[in-house]
Amino acid sequence: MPSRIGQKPKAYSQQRTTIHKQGSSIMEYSPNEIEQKWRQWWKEHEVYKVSNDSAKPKYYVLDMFPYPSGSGLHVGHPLGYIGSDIVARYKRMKGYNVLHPMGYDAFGLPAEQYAIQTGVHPAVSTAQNIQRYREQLDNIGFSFDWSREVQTSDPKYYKWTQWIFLQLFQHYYDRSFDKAMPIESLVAIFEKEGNAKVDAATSQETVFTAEAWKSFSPKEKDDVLMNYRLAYRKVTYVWWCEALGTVLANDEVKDGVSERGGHPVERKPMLQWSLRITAYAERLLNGLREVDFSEAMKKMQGNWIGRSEGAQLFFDLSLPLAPSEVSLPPAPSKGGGVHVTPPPPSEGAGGRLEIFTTRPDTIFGATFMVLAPEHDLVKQITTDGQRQEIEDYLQYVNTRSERDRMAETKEVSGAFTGAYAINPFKGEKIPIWIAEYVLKDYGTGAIMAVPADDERDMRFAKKFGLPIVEIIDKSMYPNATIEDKLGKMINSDFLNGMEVLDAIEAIFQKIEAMGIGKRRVNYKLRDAIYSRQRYWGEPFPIEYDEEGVAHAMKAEDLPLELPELDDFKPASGGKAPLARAEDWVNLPNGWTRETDTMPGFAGSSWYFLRYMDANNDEEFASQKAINYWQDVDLYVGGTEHAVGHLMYSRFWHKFLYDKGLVPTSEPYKKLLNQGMIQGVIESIFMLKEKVDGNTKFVCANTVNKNELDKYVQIPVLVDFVKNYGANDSYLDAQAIQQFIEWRPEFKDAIFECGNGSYHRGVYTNRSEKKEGRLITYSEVGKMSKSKYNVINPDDVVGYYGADCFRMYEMFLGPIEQAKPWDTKGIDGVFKFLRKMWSLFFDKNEKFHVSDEPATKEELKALHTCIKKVTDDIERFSFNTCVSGFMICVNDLRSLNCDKRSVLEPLVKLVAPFAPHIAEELWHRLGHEESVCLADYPVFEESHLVEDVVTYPVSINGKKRDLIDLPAGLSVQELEKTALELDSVKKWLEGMTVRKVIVVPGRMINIVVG
RNA sequence: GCCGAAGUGGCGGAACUGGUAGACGCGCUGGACUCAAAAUCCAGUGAUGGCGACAUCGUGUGGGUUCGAGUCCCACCUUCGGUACCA
Repeated sequence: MPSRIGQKPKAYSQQRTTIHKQGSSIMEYSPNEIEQKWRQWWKEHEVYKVSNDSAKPKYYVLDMFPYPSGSGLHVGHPLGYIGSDIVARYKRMKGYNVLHPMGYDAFGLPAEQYAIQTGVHPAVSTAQNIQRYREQLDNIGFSFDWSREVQTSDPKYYKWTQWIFLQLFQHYYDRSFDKAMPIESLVAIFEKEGNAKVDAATSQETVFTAEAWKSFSPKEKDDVLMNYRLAYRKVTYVWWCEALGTVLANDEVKDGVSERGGHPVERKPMLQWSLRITAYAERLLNGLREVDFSEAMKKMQGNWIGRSEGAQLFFDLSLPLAPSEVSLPPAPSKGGGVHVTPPPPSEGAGGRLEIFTTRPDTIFGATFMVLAPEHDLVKQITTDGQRQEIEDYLQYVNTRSERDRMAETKEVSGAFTGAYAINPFKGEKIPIWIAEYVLKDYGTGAIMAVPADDERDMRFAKKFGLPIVEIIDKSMYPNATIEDKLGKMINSDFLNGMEVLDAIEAIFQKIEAMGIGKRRVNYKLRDAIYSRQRYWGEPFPIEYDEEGVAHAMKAEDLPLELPELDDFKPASGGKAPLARAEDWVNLPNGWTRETDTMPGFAGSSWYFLRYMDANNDEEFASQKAINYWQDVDLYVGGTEHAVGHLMYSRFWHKFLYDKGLVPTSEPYKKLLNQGMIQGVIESIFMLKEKVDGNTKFVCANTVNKNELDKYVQIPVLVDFVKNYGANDSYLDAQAIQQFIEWRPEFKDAIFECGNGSYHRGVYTNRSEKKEGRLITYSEVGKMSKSKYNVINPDDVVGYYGADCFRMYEMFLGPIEQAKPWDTKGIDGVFKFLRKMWSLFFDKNEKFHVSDEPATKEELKALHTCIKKVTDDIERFSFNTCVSGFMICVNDLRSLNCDKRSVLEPLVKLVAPFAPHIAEELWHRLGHEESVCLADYPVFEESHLVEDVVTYPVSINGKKRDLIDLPAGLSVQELEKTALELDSVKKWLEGMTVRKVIVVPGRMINIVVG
């Protein structure tokens, strides 16, 4: 018996014999023979085909569709799919019309990287991968309606992704209606009265009149409208790798260098498309109250949206800057906010700086300002004397990821601009610094720093010797932390003596009276960057005229298909690959197409709607279909999508709801998060610094933990690694050769193996040992294409059968819980299936069931199981269902049960979990129709009534005895019986009974003292 | 760093509402069957002490609430997921 399936796939075929050779006898359970047959039968009979026309109530069970990676489906994917398939099958048997579709999130980076490496067109590799996924999925016996399959990379599908994008482009968010409105109606308002009264989600800073609007050039008008559109263009930062000549994803950057090749990378500004998801921040937050997601999930999304109330405040910049040196306006407000026209700077001031703070009450303690290094004002306000220092700092920040910038706590960093702002209440000049801990896209990208009341500001002030002014006396709250809103104001002029909360209110009134700011709600949520400088994504249906004004393509001209390319590398100057397709980019009228493509989340933001009417060429889905299916009743997928996909698709859905195209404001009623099945991640250590011009790898056991920053960890395909998962896992000569073939960029690298080293296939040893081993580093983590540690379910299914695989994945533990993959224990599930199977055969190995009435014990076993399994499916506790089945089968075996009236319901009960064996037994029981369409067994309480209850008797909460008592005794009788027990009496000697606690049907506890 | 989750026998886990900790399965030990093995079946299996009845300890660590805590509260430790261009 293999106990390590997934570790040595090649060994299975030899091990496979034991179980299946025995399948020759009639009674032996032989999954390979049964399963193929029924999968074929289900397909021929279109058992899983779903109609949009049914009198039955609807139920929509959806899985998060997979990205078809080159490494194939791994054992982690099916965990959720099996769970949802069980629910789909269960609901079908309970009388629902169940929509249970599957498809592919088929655009993405890996296919493109593969294309760059091999020249294979992404469409070709994606099609192959999809075919492989399909075979793997089919192998597990899912009840998907494949006639509704979607592929996001199919022009028939992405036609509608483009169409929805154009809708976003052609709408703005009107806060007075609290919904998306057509951009034409905004233009009409501008023509009539300018933008002063428009309350919209916008990045527009300036106010203009109708006359001014009319006088704008088309380009100027376009620029203004861009500040309102839900899909708009703005400058955002990307990872740029000069050596590779391309933009990199966060995933491709590791430890400040490119994962491929270890080249330096930096942040680079680029004009890109964004989606104004911030317009929906409040509704996305409120919508969480309506949906049945886990509290953790709702919390995560809520925190991601990050609503905070505070003040938008303007600080005057101090001279000596000549006013002309500073051009206004300053940093744009965030899209989520109502635009506020900045007040003119005070007489003699050098311009204004806009900040957001949740603690305006602490303004008397503001001793310096901090701008995000990317803040527009930085270049303008930096004095000549400080310019070099600022430049140096900007260069450093350019190499830092946002995560690093936020996570850095050990050491704060920053640089002084030389400029000053004026504290509007104290009138004193305070220095303006830049620091990486302030992010450009959060708030206004600028803060007033109050070291006395903020941990990070405090560290900053201490490091750079900036003044600290105490403003809150917390002495009466000894347990309060520095950032709690507790204490009395001091050193704060008119706020002195007030409690913090009162001071906040008082300062708001003052700020508004002085006209230097406003109350504002700020969201941490940022607009979603929607451009990718890639080939393998949806092309933007956007054309630019000679002026650079963006024009939407006509809906009837969609889809705009990806042009053929044979080289997928970025075009010169770091332009997206599509720029290579010159005939496609340059239009006859002199206009040009957008060459960026859409991101992965585009296609996945609405696919659940397409399944409702997947083959519709006229609409993204017909209103009839949408109104029938409404929304997703159960959505199953991993928590890793908590804030990405789920947030974006909820946003798109709300937009479509505003347009009246969907009847529900939330797409997913209930969300079930399956835990990740983890794999072992194997990696090797590469020195960041080249040794004599060579890339060098060293053994993991020689790496000093304190020097990790000198290395880059390069993941290795687990198949190459010997002893994988163990402490002494390693690559031998052959494996190093495999590794080099797999990652040719390392073909000239040196592999230092302790006793010798490999270089270009040659091993030089320094000791007696013949073979060098490069020790790899093993850790538990995500099983994913990017970690190269994928285990294929086919191997397990081939050996044990799909039913066993399905039940085993469920039996592993709660579906929500993460667990590393291993196959210890799968034999137990196989034995269970065999035991269940044998219930249907007599000692002559003939199929046999009796029509005799069932005994009380048999019915009790069955109905205990019905209750357990039904209850547990309803609460998605699939692992306990499996043990419920095991208990039932064990009981029925010891009762020698062969009764049809017991075994037939058992077959139906087990059908959602193990459909193949159930179908086989069902047909052997004489049925013609599929067991999938049978009625689910009904639980009858009467079979479970007990006349004896076993009570634990405790003394002071410690169990001392068990007694069997007739059911239905009163509390007094129970108490009396318990006190008279010999086993109890010995504990009462010399003690007084203080109290007796009796919970009828549960327990008895005697308190003595 | 921040946000979220999880820590229970040798292992995966059960205990749903604060009420018998360890269901079910794996593994292990002993036995039956067998020339032998596999498969199957039967019995045992948290730790410690005891011939035994039994006793003590025991759900990551340290406190607390309660007649009673794996479950509730406080503080911490470890691991995993996300952290805005992997999907």
